[in-house]
Amino acid sequence: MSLSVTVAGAQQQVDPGTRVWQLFSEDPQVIAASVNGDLVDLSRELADGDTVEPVAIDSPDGLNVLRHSAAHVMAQAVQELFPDAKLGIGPPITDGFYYDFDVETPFTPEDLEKIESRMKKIVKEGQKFSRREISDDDARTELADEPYKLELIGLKSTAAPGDLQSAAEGASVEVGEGGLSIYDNLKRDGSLAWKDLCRGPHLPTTKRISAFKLMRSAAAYWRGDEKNKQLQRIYGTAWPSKEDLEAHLHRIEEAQRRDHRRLGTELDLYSFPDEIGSGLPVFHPRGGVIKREMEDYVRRRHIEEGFEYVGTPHIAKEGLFYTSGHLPHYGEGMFPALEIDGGDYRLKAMNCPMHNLIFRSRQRSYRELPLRLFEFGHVYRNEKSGVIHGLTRVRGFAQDDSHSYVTPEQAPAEVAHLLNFMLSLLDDFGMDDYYLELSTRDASKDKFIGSDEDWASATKVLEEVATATGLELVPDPGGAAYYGPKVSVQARDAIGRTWQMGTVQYDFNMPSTDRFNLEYVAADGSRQQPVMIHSAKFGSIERFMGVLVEHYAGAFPPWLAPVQAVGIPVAERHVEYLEQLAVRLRAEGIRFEVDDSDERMQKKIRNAQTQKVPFMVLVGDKDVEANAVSFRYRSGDQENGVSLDDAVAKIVAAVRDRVQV
RNA sequence: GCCGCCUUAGCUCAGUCGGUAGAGCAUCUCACUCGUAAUGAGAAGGUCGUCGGUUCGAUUCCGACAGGCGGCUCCA
Repeated sequence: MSLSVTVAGAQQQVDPGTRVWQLFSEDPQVIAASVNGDLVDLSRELADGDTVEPVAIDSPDGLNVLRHSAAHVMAQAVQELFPDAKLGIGPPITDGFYYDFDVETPFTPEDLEKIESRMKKIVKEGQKFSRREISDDDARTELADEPYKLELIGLKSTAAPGDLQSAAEGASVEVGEGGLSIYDNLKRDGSLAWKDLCRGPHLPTTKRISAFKLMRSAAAYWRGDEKNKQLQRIYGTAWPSKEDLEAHLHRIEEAQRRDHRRLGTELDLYSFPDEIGSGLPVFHPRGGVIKREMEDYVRRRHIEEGFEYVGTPHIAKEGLFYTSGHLPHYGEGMFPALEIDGGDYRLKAMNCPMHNLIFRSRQRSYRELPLRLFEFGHVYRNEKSGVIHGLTRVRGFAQDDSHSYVTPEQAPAEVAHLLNFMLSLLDDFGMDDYYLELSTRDASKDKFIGSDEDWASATKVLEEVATATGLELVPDPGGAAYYGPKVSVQARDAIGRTWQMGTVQYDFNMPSTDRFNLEYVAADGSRQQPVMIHSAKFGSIERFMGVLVEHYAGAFPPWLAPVQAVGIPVAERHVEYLEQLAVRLRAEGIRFEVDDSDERMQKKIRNAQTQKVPFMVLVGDKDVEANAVSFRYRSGDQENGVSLDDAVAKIVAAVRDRVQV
């Protein structure tokens, strides 16, 4: 009697009692398998009719298994060195893993070194990961000393299917929706080294964790809730080979070179003076050029797209923000009141209340709709001190903010218009590494205002339009603004963190009678309430610039580059010739500088290179003689003997066409 | 805001087991005038983040605060 199984698509007969590893014993890359769609250990016994696919260590699933196994080894090392440490959760994450521990004193960098050494020892021992199923009650007995594991077991028995993921980020790797299982780490002699509640699967042995490194420790709230105790989290990275690990560490170093905070100093773009305050950047002349180019371009495009440019102040009487709902619902994000003439004023955190007052300044007709107001609105938000980050998270910033007032019927088309407009702007700036996120209400929380029906219909409009773009759309439950759902663009920075950029938000609340009571006169003479759609295309100028700097690693396309071309004379006698070229280029609006400093030509090239100037225009005797110039590009490529007319035309065209060079 | 780490010249960093500090680059001066990533010489530049405490003496040890970095929570 044999079993019939399908292995990697092919039918196969095996003896009863055959285990998965026997199918793949030829291939050392296989460290787990998918059986009937479930990830399992290689030690799993096959059943008749199983469909088995191998999982290689360098596949996405395989990497997760490797990293999760590394997390186990780390936890074992920690508990061996710190016997009082209680286990939290330890899932795989992008590029690595973490494990949370409840310990009396936080880990020091020296502790991490010790833990890493102990891990190496465990790896070397070749401990076996051994799975066993266990009842809830037995698990409670075995894990009586692990309060956090007990809590997860309790959650699992009460949680509805699917809730576990949201109950605690990463908790699903510990307890699944089926029965519980424990993984024992067994030494060569079969004795128990360590054990953990876990769904698995795991590597066959710890030996396979050949390339890992502990990166840092940090505190993290238990189950991601600020009200809970903070546990100590240790982050690590793990890879199939030493080469992969090296490559990863190298990538991190490369990314750090692109950090916009570092480039901001190196390229003299902006700074964050302590004297002004945390999260309040100043733009230097070169950063100012980029900011102005961004603003000019976006302002022009908004006007082309039917927006009207308006202006509003930075502060307002507090009452305005009670009307809008910001103080009751967003009060923590606003700066404290300023007392003026006995009344309280606030720095605005949003522009919409003021745009609403422009809308309401006179009676509006349906013929005016969609009415689109736009400005660079400077807002101030009292961000918690620990979250400030370069230009990407600041306390004062400009939004390229618009509010479209439309009839409910016009809303879907307007949302589509805004979203497509936003995507076209991203394209103009060369941004391509992003996805969309749909932030919706969490009905169980009271921070959201408005009726269920309104939320449902608004969410539906956004979802349909976002889906139609064909871009990846990630759900973000509970992430909506208090007044309505939003679609946002999420872009990645140099080190992989995502930042919310542009947004489109559907708002049926602010126009309502108990808020701003906005209305327009409809065709039949009746008064109707408009829907307003909030949208910021960049999101904030500051954040967008930060991400842009990292995207280009400071090597901007010519139209954005602070200095578009630099003239480098071979000797001092060539300066005059370059000054003449400067007159022509500046007449064309080109930002051209002649380097007439006392340095040698080689040094000037180096300087222009480190400043990432797109065009280096070199002139020596040969060029003067030929009425020409020589180009050098950031790539190191050169183009010699280009006539003056061609040189001017080339630079002007690159700027005009917004191409990268 | 929470946890840990950090703060020395404009930038990047040495250093002082408690006796008030140094390098490279940048800046300034002089010489050099040179063909595709650093010419040479010299000068100047720091109450060692701020305020307290311990001490004969603190940049060094302790505390508070400010700022930064990495996470967590929160957000454009």
